[in-house]
Order: sequence, then structure tokens, then C-alpha cells
Amino acid sequence: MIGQSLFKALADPSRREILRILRSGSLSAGDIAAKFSMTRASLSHHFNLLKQADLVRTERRGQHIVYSLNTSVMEDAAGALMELLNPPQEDSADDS
Amino acid sequence: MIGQSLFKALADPSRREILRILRSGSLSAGDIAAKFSMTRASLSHHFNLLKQADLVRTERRGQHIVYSLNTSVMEDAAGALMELLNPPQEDSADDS
DNA sequence: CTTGTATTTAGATATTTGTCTAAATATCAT
DNA sequence: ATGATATTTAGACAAATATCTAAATACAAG
Repeated sequence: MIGQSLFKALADPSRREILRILRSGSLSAGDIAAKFSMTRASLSHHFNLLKQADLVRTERRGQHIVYSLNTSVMEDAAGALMELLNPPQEDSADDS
Repeated sequence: MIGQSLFKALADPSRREILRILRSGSLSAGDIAAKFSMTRASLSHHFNLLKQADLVRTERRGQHIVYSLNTSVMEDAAGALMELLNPPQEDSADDS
């Protein structure tokens, strides 16, 4: 279900950057953090919002937690935008 | 250029509702306001953000100001999301 | 020019958000 | 169990945001 959390998650530049980074493949929280200047705590906050939107999934591997892109939800998101584009459903009576 | 203002504009439910309404055709600020419970001043604030993101355009008609959807920018937005999906393309993506 | 209608701008305020530091939790290696 | 590393949670705070009321601007019609 495409919801508010999806659009909220996409609204922040840092979170979009995380998504971009994850396109290249799954990465641990630490590896992602190495590419940012903010604290790991702040990053963790962003991870939470991305998870809430179901844009990323996590898997624990030893002491690391690996983040990966949930591509199907990304597709849904693009689809949701496309839907905003389409002309409204007209009530087609099919009368001819 | 797809920018932060675009994602910010899409982050608010009222603004997405405005976009949805405008799919059916251009409407004056007042006509749009009639479909919301918030004040016209608040709506005007949302109009500003949508204009800033270039998602809507305006035309004055007498005492009315008519808003219409800028479909090409909507297409760009959907494209930007799609791009987040694509395999890691060459490293020269500026921030969006 | 004055009055009425449509819309925006200005200023105020409560809520949300992004960030930080410090503390907590989880796992691994001795 | 102890200590080290990885990550998250809790609490605080400044900045951004959505909303409101009141005032300003723009146009049309007498």
C-alpha cells in the first residue's frame, strides 16, 4: 500500500542518497555511514524511516546489519507517481 | 532539473490531493479551496510550494487565478524515481 | 473612486523533523 | 564473563513546516 510514509521517506536528500548508494548492492550500516558526515545515530534515524516505508530491508550478519533496497516498493513508488499523472478514471458506459 | 523542491512538494498529502484534483482539468484557487476544509491562506501556501517545484502553472483570468498541472514535470518526477531503480549508472549524479 | 470578490502576504504558533550526545543493546573474540 | 565493535534508542534542541487570523493586493463593476 502506497502511503504517506513512502513520500515522507523520499522527501529527505540524505535518505535518497542512501537509496542511491544501495542500488550498487547491499551494505552494512557502518559502510553506509562511512559515506556520510553525520553521526551513525542520525543515520539510524533515517534507516528507520526507510524501513517504515518498506523501501529497505535488513538482515543481521554477525555484528553487522546489512541494508538492501526493496526494489518492488521502489517500483510501486514510481507507479504511484505515474498514477498522479494519468487522467482520472472516467465512468465509461461503453454505449456504442 | 529534478530537485529537492519537487520531493518536498510531493511529501504533503494536501498537495498531492491538489495535484490529483488538477488531473481533471484546470481550476481557480477558489474552486480548489472549495474542496478542502483548510483556509484559503493555507491553500495559497501549498500553491506556492507546488509552483516552486514547477508542478503547477498559473494564469490570471479576470479576478480568478487558474491553476493547472505541469504534466512534463510530473513525468520528470516519475522518471527520477525510476532512475533510483536502475543499475548503478556512471558516477556523476548530482543531488536531487 | 468606492465597493465587493478573489487571492496572496505577513506574522504568530504548535507540531514535526533532522541532528547531536550519551546510554543501551547485540554480537564477536578472548 | 570481559572487553571491543556495531548499531540502535532515548532525550534534547534548533530549524522547518502547516496552519490560522488579519491585513494587503488585484481586478471588476457600479
